[in-house]
Amino acid sequence: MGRQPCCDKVGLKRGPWTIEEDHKLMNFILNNGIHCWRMVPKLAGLLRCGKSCRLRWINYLRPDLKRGGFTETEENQIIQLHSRLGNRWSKIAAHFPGRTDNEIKNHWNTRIKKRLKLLGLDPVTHKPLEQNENSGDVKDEITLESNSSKGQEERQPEVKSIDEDNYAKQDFVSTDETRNEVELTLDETNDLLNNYDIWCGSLDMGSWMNQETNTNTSYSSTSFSLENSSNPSMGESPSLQWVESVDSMLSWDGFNHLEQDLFFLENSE
DNA sequence: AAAAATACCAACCGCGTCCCC
DNA sequence: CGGGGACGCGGTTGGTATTTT
Repeated sequence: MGRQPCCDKVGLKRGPWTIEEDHKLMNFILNNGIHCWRMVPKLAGLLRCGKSCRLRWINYLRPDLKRGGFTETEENQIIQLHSRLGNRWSKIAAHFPGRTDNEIKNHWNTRIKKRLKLLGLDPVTHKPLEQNENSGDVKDEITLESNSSKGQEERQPEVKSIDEDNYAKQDFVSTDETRNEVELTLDETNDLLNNYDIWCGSLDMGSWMNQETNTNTSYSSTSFSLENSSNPSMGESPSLQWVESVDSMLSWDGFNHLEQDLFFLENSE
């Protein structure tokens, strides 16, 4: 039996999102929360299917998204997690607050995979490739890769075969340096989480925030700025003009002004 | 300077799972 | 319990940006 399409696609818009659409979706969700994705586009006045709206929100508009390239530490963690979890991108993403599964998946496919291959490791099994497959100029290529890296990869990732049991014990914290960083993040997380909980509660957004990233979600203090983010599909990356309520939320340096915003939102209902 | 190749990433598609009736 | 709707996930595609020739 054939599955019904998630929505009636006749007359629905596809392709890159416009600023106006982003604006509508963002404003709607921030003010109403998400109860049913299927209804979101209708209620928000968008000619998109709910699925598309969900994706856009999760991968681009969510206020807690962390922007910018992956750090070496993050890359190493991805490699380790991938060796344990395989292509379960959402599970992997759950370990990276503010990162999306799509983002991690893209990063894996475009960069990490290549690095592993250059290191003579099979990206799927994380085990050494057959001798004849990498008997060429691996060393040279690695050097080349290092030189052409964008400054964040001064040394190659610490890639080693993962002992499942040991890995489980140490989780993804493999070095003191990493541990410190993670602990720092968790501390930040706890502080911000308190504020964010209030916000989620007031907007009835707890359902989506508490899905798979609930225990690991940190809300980076420098994470969200649509004005700084580049959207290739938009080309010129213009500044966004949000309605006041959204403006105030997007211009946070963190969630410092959250309570005022919440107060506003609550009273505007 | 132009064309070609490569890299990157947002968005789509289809399937599996969950949950409600 | 089974059917069907909605959501979430992972694979893939397509467009744009960047680099190389």
